[in-house]
Amino acid sequence: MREIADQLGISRTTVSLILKGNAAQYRISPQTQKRVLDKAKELNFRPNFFAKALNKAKTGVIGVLFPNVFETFMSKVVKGIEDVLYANDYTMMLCTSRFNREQEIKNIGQLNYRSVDGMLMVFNAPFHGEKYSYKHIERLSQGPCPVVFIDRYLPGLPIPSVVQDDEAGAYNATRSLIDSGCTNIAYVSLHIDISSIHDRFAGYKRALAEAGREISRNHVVTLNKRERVAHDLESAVRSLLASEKRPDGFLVTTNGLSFRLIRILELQGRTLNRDYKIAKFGADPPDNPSGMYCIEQPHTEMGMRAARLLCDSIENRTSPGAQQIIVKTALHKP
Amino acid sequence: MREIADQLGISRTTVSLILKGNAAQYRISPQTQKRVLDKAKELNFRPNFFAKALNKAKTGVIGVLFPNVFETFMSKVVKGIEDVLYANDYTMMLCTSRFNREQEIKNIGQLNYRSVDGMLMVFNAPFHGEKYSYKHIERLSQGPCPVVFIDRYLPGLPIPSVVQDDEAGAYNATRSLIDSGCTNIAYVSLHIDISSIHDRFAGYKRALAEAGREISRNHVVTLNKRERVAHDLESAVRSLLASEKRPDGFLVTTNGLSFRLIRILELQGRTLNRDYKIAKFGADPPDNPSGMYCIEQPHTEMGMRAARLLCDSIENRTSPGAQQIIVKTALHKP
DNA sequence: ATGAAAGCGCTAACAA
DNA sequence: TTGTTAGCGCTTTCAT
Repeated sequence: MREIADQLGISRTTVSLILKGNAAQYRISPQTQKRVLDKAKELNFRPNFFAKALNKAKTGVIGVLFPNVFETFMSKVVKGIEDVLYANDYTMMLCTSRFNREQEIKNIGQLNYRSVDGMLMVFNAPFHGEKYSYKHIERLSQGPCPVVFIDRYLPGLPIPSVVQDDEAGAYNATRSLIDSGCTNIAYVSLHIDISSIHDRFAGYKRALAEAGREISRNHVVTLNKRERVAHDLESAVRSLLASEKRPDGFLVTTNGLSFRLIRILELQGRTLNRDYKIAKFGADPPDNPSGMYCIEQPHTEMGMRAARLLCDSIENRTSPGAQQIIVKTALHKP
Repeated sequence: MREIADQLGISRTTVSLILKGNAAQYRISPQTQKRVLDKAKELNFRPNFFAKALNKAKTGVIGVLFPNVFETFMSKVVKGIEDVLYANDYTMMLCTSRFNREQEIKNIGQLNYRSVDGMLMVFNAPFHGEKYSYKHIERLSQGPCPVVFIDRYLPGLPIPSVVQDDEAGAYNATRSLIDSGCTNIAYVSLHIDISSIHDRFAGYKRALAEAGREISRNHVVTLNKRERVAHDLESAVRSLLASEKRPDGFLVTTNGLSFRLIRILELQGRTLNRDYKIAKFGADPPDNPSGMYCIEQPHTEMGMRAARLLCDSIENRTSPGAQQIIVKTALHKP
């Protein structure tokens, strides 16, 4: 910038003004403007991000923090977020906590250090029975930087969130299994202590109750340790199959789990659609085996809504409080 | 920082020195150090990233640019990258180009604007027959910021890369199909003009040639348009099945494609393992149906190697030129 | 319509 | 051992 000014024999202020598009406001002569603009192009001028960020409070960066990015869920949400963020001239800084609380804390620290203008996050949640502290998450509500939660929320914390209607989704799916003739419907889930999972279980129970079915403890499979999921699922399936009321329907709360389940049942000689039906959260229709009910969550829309909410709260400086947006799921029948 | 200095009645320099850990070097009195450190904690001092970046050339941020993050491939690479980067005190800035050249250009611009210390990327490649320019990629070699390519490279461009041994992987897999009794082996791939895909095809052909099999054009399925993959694959499969030499083995170059293929074959009444075998690039063993050969690429290792290469070239200021690291694939038999 | 000058928060050479 | 000073590149207020 100095170079431009010097070479043109004018002051740096003028150059700055023009380059920022404030020329009109200051009624700078069109010739000068053109000279500056041309020179800028000639010298291939790129404004310095840091100098700018040092003066202004804004960085134009939104931090996005997810447990990982390789579940279809996350990646579709990211797509929605990107769409909105890029359209609003924000840049995304994406980090993953790898389901690890310490890493999550570190990442939050980094994002703060980098003075992001806002944060979008799917925070980590503990498995049932783990002792766990949400202090680092709770602190966010006092922080200087607006945050929007996705997929889950912390009851009582004044931070807005975008979630799906888990209870209704699970309810509808379970009902469909019942309507299609399943008599013993099992519930298969990671036993995570988080709003979304609790709500899904509630939907499952409501559907059974409404149909006059009893809810058998033996049909509820809740997996407790991430590392042992594969193994635990296998033994759970064995006892499900050995039980008197062998399930002919499964409500599965996550996509990955449903594939594992099919695989294991296959090894036990039971074939999807012939011997049992599955309804699962998460859908990727073109690649799914036939015979699955999918509770499709509008992932991309969730990302978009969350990003919009965040952008609004940054720009209007409105504090959305604990506002919650609930997006609808859709049931895909096989 | 000023506050600390003022409240303690000492100069800002001293504070800066101490806070940066250069105290010893300047033999600052331990008491002063302690006073400063305590005060810093008391005031909850956080250094300003931008002020720092403005002075020094380094930002501590590495830009990572991928076509997307939802293929298992990408996400595992990301994991490897994160491991190394975090260990070396770098932060990762992850962007996705969504298989879109314009977006890729924008992202590169953003990363440059943000003065990242280095970049890791899986760049976009065109489908066969598309007209495409790599100018924006080629320009990177003159840029100020070191770059390492992953999974693919541009021949002749002096930029280091980390790739897998695609030719050998495809060769071994095809051989295994042959050895296990397949007589007609089809090749199924996205028809992308990129080193890795070319090499896989070469491996397929070498295995067939070596076994004295002829390579029939009818057995080569190359899909040309991303949007039409599902549709095109279906019609291709139909004609494969209608042909005289109905394939009983498939070499598939990508993970996603292999699932689509199985699905389509299933709908045509052909069952994996009973009627045909598949060997595919990409492995996620626990979720795979049985009866697949998987060419497992050491994704995570690739990410790590690439990140290390980059860190080295940043810190040692050695220019690795066009150095290429080739990591070995492993064949998983069903 | 343009310029001078102060300052964003921190670093680093030099002086004391 | 500590302080002075001059920037890093840009924005912004106030003069002119």
